[in-house]
Amino acid sequence: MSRTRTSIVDIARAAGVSKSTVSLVLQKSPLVSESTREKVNAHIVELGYIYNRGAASLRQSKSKIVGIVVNDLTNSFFAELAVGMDMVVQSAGYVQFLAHSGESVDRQREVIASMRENGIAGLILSPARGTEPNDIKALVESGIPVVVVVRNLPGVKVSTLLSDNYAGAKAAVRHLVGLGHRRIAFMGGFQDTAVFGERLRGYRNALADVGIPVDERFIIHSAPSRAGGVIALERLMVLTGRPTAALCLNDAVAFGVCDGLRANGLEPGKSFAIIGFDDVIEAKTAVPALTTVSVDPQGMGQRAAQLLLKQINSGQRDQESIITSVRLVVRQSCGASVKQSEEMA
Amino acid sequence: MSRTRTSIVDIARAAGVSKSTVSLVLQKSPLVSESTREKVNAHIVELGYIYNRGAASLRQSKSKIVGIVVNDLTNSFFAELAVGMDMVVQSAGYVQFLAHSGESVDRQREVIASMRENGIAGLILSPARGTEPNDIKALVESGIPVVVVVRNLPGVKVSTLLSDNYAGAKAAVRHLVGLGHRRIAFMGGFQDTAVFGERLRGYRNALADVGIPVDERFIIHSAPSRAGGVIALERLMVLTGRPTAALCLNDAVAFGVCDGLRANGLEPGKSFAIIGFDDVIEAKTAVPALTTVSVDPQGMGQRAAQLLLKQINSGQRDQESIITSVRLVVRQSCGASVKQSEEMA
DNA sequence: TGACGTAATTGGAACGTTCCAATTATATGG
DNA sequence: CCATATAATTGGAACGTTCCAATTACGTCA
Repeated sequence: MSRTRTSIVDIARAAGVSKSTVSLVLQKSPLVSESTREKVNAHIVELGYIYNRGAASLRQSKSKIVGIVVNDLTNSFFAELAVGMDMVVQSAGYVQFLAHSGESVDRQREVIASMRENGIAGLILSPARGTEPNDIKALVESGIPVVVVVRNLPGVKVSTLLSDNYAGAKAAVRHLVGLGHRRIAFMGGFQDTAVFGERLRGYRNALADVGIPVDERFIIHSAPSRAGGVIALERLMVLTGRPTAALCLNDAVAFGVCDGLRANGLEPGKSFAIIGFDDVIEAKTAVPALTTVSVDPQGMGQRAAQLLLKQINSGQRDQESIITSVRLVVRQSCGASVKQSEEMA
Repeated sequence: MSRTRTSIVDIARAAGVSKSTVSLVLQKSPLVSESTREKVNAHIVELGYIYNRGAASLRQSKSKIVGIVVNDLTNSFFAELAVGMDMVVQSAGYVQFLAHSGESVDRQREVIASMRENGIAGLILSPARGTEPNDIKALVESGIPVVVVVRNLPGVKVSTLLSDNYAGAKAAVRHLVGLGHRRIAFMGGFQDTAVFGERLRGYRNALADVGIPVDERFIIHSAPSRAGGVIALERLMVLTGRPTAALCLNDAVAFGVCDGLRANGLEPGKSFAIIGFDDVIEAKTAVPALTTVSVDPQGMGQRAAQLLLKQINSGQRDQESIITSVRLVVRQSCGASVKQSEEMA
């Protein structure tokens, strides 16, 4: 059990001052004289006092805790996103409840409820597939700032931070067209996520722009994972008039497609051009290095956290929607001539 | 801002009972009559009351929060570890502060201090490289249960959960020897982590057992990442009497080595045998599928969390050291004849 | 020395719970 | 109808802070 931890009054007693004074030195108030400040601090270290932030939060009814819930931590895109948030949250003197919903809306509901009971000052949510506005309505109505990232959540008045999926996909397809491809597939993902919709729209419009009709058979659904990519490629292989290139929903799918190509004796980047989306760390070192639309998940995480903290500190609840721009990073998997230069910057 | 959130006394007033009674129904006490329970619950939902766990923690001086700090969330091994912990922690009605130390002991110290102020009931630590016993001594001395995972931390009396690195490495090398290899490298990692030491020891002893002398040039250090694997392979390529096989520190390095081999025109699994360590998700779907020592990170995370919760609930602080067993999963990257069977179980 | 202004310190209430001891309501037996 | 046991309910103190109003200490000026 251990005896009760030493509190502010213990050190007040030891230093011969009042608890109010101790509280003042803890919050570095200029009101307290230099001499007593030193005396108090000495006793603080001597008694091994540790601040009870919970008690403070209770009194001030505001906490230094933010909640982060992420749909899939095992996907390195989201892991990096979380790391980016972690960096700014910690540096701002906050701690984070970080939970993994595993794409389950039920679990997501549970953890949000739990975080609420624990008094979070704000929430960053990368929503699970199938999340409904209702799932966070109570939260936002109670005045707690919420930032939705990566996946859009239409119908709820809340700040969002999304990447420019449409423009990214469009640029990628345009690049493939420029390399001479005409039969281009779109691989991976399911209908029900906003990300999928936006990237697919970019794909369609890019083709439309250059007058290539979309062959619906070339849009191949699969789980948005490496394993899903393998499966998607199997389905692609049996098509007549098989595509010569593909834009993949994300890098994980792209890697899976590469795996699948090799298993079929094809060489990614030579016999088949591939472009991914996200630019996860492995994209650069993989063989062939993956041409991909760079989203900079870590940077996105940072910006999301900054946005949330800004809202927490300012008390303003008006929604803000940020679309972060993306850029195509040409490496080897698309079969373009290898330029090292653009990686230098 | 919003008006102060509704508290237990608000609903007490509304229901015409005392706050004590409300508290009793919240904790599902059998003391309160069925009729009042219903009445109170009705007002709870009506007023949209949400429990203030912070206040409760203050009163009872015990919390439902555990701390988890992980050295590198962007490594999928650790991400999966975290997900495993998340599962059991959430299910037990706890929430977790989950922080990423990024292998920085300073940051690690900071977050542990911060978690302590926030009143965690226990801590699971996957230590950053260079962590010293002192970094957690204060914590354990204050009576808070700590479980150290994955990397050993000698010199501190604390529960640990490690995988059997020695046996795993030994089995892997034995397998390579059985396939006829005699010049076997050990690739990736730095001296200063316990994991490295244990796996290397397994490697050495396996070779010793069959009478193959260790060629120190074949032990190639590098960052324990995919990029590190690429670099390690470059160093290996220039050796005279070049090895024909390698055990890699972990799967990330192994993938990097595969990348490097391809870049050098060699085919992993045919011209060079590779075995990894950890069995991250991608190991199964990669091409060639990675032969690796399966550690089951998610399972480890679960067990670590269970161990911690057991200690929290029982109040016993005696240390417990668990070594989880590992098994060699033979796939294609080692060049053995492909057996599908062992994947079935 | 007394009055006054500023600097430093302090007591006590409050935050939202839990828990104990005490009280009140209800049932049971004679 | 009283005594008594049991079931329900309750008031108030406590947890460790913050914050306000109030107090005390100290120098300065007339």
